[in-house]
Amino acid sequence: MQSGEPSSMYRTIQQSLLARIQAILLSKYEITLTQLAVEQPPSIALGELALPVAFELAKRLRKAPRAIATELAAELTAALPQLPGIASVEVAGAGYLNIRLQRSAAVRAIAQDQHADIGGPGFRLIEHTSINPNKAAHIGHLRNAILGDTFQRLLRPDSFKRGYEVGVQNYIDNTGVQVADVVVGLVHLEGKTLDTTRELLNELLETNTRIDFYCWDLYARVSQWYTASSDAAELTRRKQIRLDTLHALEAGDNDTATIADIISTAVLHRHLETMQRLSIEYDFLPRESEILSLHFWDAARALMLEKGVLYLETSGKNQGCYVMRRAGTDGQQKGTDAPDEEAKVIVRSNGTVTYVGKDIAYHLWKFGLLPGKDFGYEKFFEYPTHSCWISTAAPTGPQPPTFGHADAIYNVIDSRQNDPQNNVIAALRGMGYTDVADRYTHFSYEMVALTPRCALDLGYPISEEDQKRSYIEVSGRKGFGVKADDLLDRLIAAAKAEVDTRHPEIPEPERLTISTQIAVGALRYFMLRFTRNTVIAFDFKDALSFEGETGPYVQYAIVRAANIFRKANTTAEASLSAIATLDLAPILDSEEGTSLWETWLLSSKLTLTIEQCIATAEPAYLAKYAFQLAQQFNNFYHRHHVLNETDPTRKAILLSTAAVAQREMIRALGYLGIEAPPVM
RNA sequence: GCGCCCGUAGCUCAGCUGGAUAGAGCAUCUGGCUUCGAACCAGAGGGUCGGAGGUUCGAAUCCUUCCGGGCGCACCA
Repeated sequence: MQSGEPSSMYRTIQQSLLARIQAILLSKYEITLTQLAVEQPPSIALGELALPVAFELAKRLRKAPRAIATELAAELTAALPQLPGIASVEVAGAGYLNIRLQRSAAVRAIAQDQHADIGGPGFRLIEHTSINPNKAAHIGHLRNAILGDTFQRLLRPDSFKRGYEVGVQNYIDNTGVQVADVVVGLVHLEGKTLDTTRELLNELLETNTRIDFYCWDLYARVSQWYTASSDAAELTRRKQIRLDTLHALEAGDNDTATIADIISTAVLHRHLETMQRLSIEYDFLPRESEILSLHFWDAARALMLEKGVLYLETSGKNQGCYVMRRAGTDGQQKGTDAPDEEAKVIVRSNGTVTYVGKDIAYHLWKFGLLPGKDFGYEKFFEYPTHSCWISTAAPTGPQPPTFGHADAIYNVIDSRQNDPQNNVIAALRGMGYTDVADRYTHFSYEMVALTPRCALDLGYPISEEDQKRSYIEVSGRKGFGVKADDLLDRLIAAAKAEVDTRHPEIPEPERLTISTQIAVGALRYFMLRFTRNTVIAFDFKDALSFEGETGPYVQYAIVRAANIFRKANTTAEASLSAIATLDLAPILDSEEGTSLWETWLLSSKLTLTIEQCIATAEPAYLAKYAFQLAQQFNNFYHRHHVLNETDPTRKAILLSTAAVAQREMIRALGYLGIEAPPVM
């Protein structure tokens, strides 16, 4: 491990072991197994690796598993000199082969931070957040953004791993019905013109009122207004206003569109600020207005027609539309002329494009497959370390960034959009871009809903029927939900109350910083602890908790470790290098050493966990890992009093154990987007 | 009707490509701060893994079916 690729000791050992077993199987039984399962024994006392291979062979060899395991164990034991890192092999249970590692050698390697690398070639484009810029971000949007941002951190190059080249974009639908609705509210409910809308923005700015909060209420009012009349003619008139407004936005170059633009841009600014509170940043904001004005669809349509994916329907219910075969259907039956009634309409009979059509064009651009089309780019928002760009219709100046050349994409979009997403993928596949379709990941997740109790606490009227449900879907249209900024404010206030009583000696600004770190830690962890396809039934009691399986639990463990180094007048780094020349075996191989070794072993599994998260697009595994490591550390903390230890070798080992756990907890939290406060 | 997802302890959730006595957190009860800070730790109680078949040496995990719940199936975005 001194030369060449840095590699994980765990994985290296595993590979040489499996190769050896394959050789034994071949020479002894003339058997080749394509896959060898490797597990972990239920307790570390039984070893670090468990092989159920004897069970697999039992039937083929017509022998008891335990007998086979015994033979294999004998062969492996004889080969031990050629198996570096492995201390012993033994048979356990009904026929498991349990492997013990050489603890001191492994600990030394881990202390030196030898670990597997993660990364590879290719540009990966992640899209997340994508909130309609017509209202405040709510907890559902938070789940999306936190999932996407965490995944982006797992992929991106950093000091720990080579990583992948990554771009993060946030798609802005600034010309859709939702934005049109708030424009209707401003113009038809509030009587605003372009000029008085500008005045309103200034007024909100001066009174420190969040524009997205203002729109939240207005949007709910408009949505009601559309249906709140007993006069049928009036309702029709209101629907027509809505349609006309939408068309004005799509056409552009008119006062209505300008109102929409300044409002949606102001709300977008607010969204970026809200997300920045949670350490979430973007590289690029592609907007639908540019997809329209730069005519991405025209190029996409030509391509789709050429590839035969898009065709004019000449009969049936979709007559006069350009349609596409829907994902998961066979299309029209062979030998019949019957039209495919299941087909997805891409171009309406009036010549306008549907949402899926625009999305296909957009995704062809993402993969660099839309000939002659690209956005213009200009800087929109500045982060401490980089700029966030936004799309423009005008050509870009010198040195424009390029985003539309992805080798793989991840779309963080909730599971309700499964069908549309599959249609886009089907279009790509139908056009012959099968390799591209395979690298299109719909990073699907379930929604965040409210528990009935939470909804009642917030003062929403809840029907008897809804109160019996386990959760109630949030609705921007009804103004029903928990705003992201409100939740964060409440979390910070709760954390601040704790920090204030625990650390009155710390200056106020610093206390606020720490409280914010704790609040963000609690919130991000809360959104990440559930696996993606679990509906989160949101409740303030759970979300505001700082105890148990939470972000602050992990942060607290890190603070405890830091206190040890401070009082011992040393550092984590020094503690880790201090054990290099010590004889660790007597302590590590003892019974007492087992619990220490367990901490080291778990600490060494960060890369394994990250790889698993990337492969399955599931950040929840890392959240679980961080918690388990913190639990392990807290257990260690109580069993071993580091500062009181009088034996110097033993003390050095204890210090380094705290150090390795702290190192990996900080890293794990970092990937979750959670900072480690100095004290708390 | 079709498609996707879910059903595991009182509650909220894990359980990786099938594997050793099914695990956490919260809640409840019992202990533990003159010791590196108790936002912590130790212990206890609590589960026919929705039901029924099947595959397998072995199933919470794979297959079939049924029951119960959620979300999608527009010339809306």
